[in-house]
Amino acid sequence: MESSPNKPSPFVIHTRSSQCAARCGEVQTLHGTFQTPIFMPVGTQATVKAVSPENLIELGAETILANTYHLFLRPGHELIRELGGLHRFMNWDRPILTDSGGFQIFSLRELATITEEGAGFKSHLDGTALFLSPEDAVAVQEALGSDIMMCLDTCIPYPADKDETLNATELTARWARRSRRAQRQTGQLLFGIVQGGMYPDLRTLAVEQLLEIGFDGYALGGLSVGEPHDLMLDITEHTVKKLPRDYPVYLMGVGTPEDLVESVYRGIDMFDCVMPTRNARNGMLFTSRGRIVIKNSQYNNDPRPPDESCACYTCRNYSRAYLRHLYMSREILAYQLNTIHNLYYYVGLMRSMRKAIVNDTFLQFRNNFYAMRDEKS
RNA sequence: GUGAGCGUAGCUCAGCUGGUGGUAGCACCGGGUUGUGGCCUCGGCGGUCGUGGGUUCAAGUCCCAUCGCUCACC
Repeated sequence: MESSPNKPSPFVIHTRSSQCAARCGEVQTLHGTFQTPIFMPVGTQATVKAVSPENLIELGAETILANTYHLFLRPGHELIRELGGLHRFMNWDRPILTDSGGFQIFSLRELATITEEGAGFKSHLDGTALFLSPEDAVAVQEALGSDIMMCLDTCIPYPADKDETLNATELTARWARRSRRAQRQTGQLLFGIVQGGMYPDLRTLAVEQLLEIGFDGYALGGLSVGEPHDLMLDITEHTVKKLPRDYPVYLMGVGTPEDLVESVYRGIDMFDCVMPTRNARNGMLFTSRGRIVIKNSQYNNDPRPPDESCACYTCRNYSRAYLRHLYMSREILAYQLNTIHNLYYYVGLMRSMRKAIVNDTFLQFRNNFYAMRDEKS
């Protein structure tokens, strides 16, 4: 595929794997660069739940997410602008990517109404009627001052018939064009979102429509919405092949450690997912040998750290027995220590993958990744 | 001491005039969780109905005794 028109790519690729579609590079933003492939912790409400910015820096996070819809509702983007922007507000001076609120149209769909103009919501907080157009979403993200803005999109549920998928995909494209037009010259990047559901030809169509507009990067939306796992990987692979090679490609909302490995293998550069943080708060820890559920009684008196080969703050200092005790006691520290560990694992997994790409040993890395798993995990 | 009320799962309790112990909540034990509501969800374990008698074809339910707890009054 040819390059996208209009704007130079913020993406510099250092190394391409000779073994697969994986590549290693960096994305330039207003708040510095980040290395890819990258995992971005989710911090919906201007905080990565349970951890501080200092924790995030120590565990190696380079970029985090925040959410347009949630911050628009509370505390309000104008307030954040007045207080110096999102970075200053939350004391984070590295890159921030803001999701547009498109996913909330999907996840809060019983409260949302989609029209050509945009999305009407009834606030999940107090029921207040509010409206978010593609132009509004850009304006809010400009007020927040995020480094990477996402276009408002419409995420398609699974299963969905082809007509419904086509309609949503084309609406997303029209919204994408309006988003690009609404953008002011702030230096913030704007990514388009490829929809198209589980139909390869519609994914291709979505890519073509976005490339006509031209964005700073391209995201794959509407995946991991209940479809079979293999289908997710197939659609990812198909879509990546249609996208220009010199722009960053972001797989939204994915996924498990296995998903990350398989998606990097297929050429994905950026990820976000609530899984490491949410599951941390629900007592599940990711380790190099698979996942453990720290609330299980078998860890009652287990003196080992969650992952004996992990160098995170949690594993360096605390036993499974203690973490189980904290979790069972509903202590706040449980959420913090579990989240630190899981994010360290995810960030470390990405670091390992970058290293493997640079050394051109990604296939060996991938084989070893699976070989280390315990049976059940 | 007198009067009243209450004893059912680890805890809090449903159980109507006797007819197989509750899909109850919490706790506990497992599973799930993919652009986040610290949530939610799906399974599972769990009871000689305080104890001893009696009435009855049949008692958690009715009667007597007894033990324990609570409240009120002395």
